[in-house]
Amino acid sequence: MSAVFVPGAPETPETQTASGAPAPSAAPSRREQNKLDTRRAIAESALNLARSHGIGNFTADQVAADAGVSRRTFFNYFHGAEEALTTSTDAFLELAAAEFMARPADEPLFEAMIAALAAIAKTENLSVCGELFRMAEESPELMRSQLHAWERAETRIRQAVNERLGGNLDPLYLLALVGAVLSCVKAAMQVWAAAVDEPFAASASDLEDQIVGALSMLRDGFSNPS
Amino acid sequence: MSAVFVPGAPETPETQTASGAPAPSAAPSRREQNKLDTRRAIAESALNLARSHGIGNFTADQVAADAGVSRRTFFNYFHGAEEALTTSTDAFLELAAAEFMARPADEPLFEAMIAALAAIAKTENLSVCGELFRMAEESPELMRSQLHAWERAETRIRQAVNERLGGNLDPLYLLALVGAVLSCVKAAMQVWAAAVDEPFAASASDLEDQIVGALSMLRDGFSNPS
DNA sequence: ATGCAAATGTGCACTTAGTGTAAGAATGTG
DNA sequence: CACATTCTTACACTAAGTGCACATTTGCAT
Repeated sequence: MSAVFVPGAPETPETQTASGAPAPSAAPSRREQNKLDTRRAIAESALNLARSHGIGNFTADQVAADAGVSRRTFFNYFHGAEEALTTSTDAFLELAAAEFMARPADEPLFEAMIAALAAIAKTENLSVCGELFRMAEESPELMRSQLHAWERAETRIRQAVNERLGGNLDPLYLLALVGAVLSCVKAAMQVWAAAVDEPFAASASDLEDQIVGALSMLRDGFSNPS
Repeated sequence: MSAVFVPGAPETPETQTASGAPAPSAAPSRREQNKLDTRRAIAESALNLARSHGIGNFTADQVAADAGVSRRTFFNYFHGAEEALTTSTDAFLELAAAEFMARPADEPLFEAMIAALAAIAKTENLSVCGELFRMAEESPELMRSQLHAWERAETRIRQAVNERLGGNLDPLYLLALVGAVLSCVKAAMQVWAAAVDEPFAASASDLEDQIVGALSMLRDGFSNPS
């Protein structure tokens, strides 16, 4: 249960593959596949250890050993133990950005955002994201990693929105808008994650409701505390 | 120039003084004063080293040495090198929360927030905050610390808003509102910090304009890309 | 298949981070 | 001045993270 979802390869620790990656897309060659497998194995081991030993009560060595990989290899994939726990969150947010960029270009901005962000509530590994969200409350390190993941997603989405709206928007508008929208999504996830402890699918639609609700508040300028 | 601003003592690394601090307020006894001095000295040394050696190109040992303090003492005050750089940001955000809580209780929420957040644009060490804001773009570690500082401030402000509005608000509304507002302030700071490189006071009013601008957008539900 | 080039995994050594502990220096109090 | 408390320091230790050289695996052309 609760397999870890591993995105493309969001951030190899800036060593290696800096120059000639053959064709990252549509080329799951043996090498690429092995890398993804290793990455997933490490991420899963990290999550398992976080569950069993408690967040912050395990070492990078343990994760590496559990994943059947050398300590050095672990650090070739992740900067630290907490970062290995953000792969699910990264995939989640990556999907949000992708969904948004896939919306028709003539759709009103807010419609597109609501549609895209509501869609991600149907992600598989959602329960894992919620679990990590809750874990972060108790671990400053994990909290930092999560916040950073959201920040990176914000940058990506900001670029997408900017391209969508012609290219030369007021920077303040762009920053404030995307930041506010993601804050609403974050708030929705927090409310949803706090109310759920069983990892069943029935609660997935709840998250969508929360997201739509929060974005509606934003659209109304928070005029009604309801 | 650009003295580092040190707040009360936001987070001693959870050792010591867990039980009986005599009277933290209005009692700058010799001990309290010495602690604040040490804290300030360390923070200033960290900032100086960040400026001279570049962000991330200095060690905790260097900071301790520069501050005339043992390595162990450094870690008694801060968890790491980056955290020593967040004291200014912490003070800045702390002031924001304080200003907000000082607003009259019958003032409309948005008015109070705009007034409070605009007021902090007049802070002394503002230029330092902008400097750190820019530094964070190049240093993932500093970025994490900054984000975490904002997150802590968000929690504090959320509590203040909750108390102000009766106590039993819709959690989603509370989370989304405060998150969105702070995102706007962050956006304003980013725009302001990016446009300023000289640490002169003339740009302070610019920040206030940016903040008011962003919060106005928020109040209008971002209906106008202007 | 064979051989070669590139990419990946691993062991080793090293610097730095961060923490527990006990002893010493400074401060508040009577 | 004596005493309790709090802060600082030195020491030792575990773990984080990284550079480097070498072994292994994979891709590809012959």
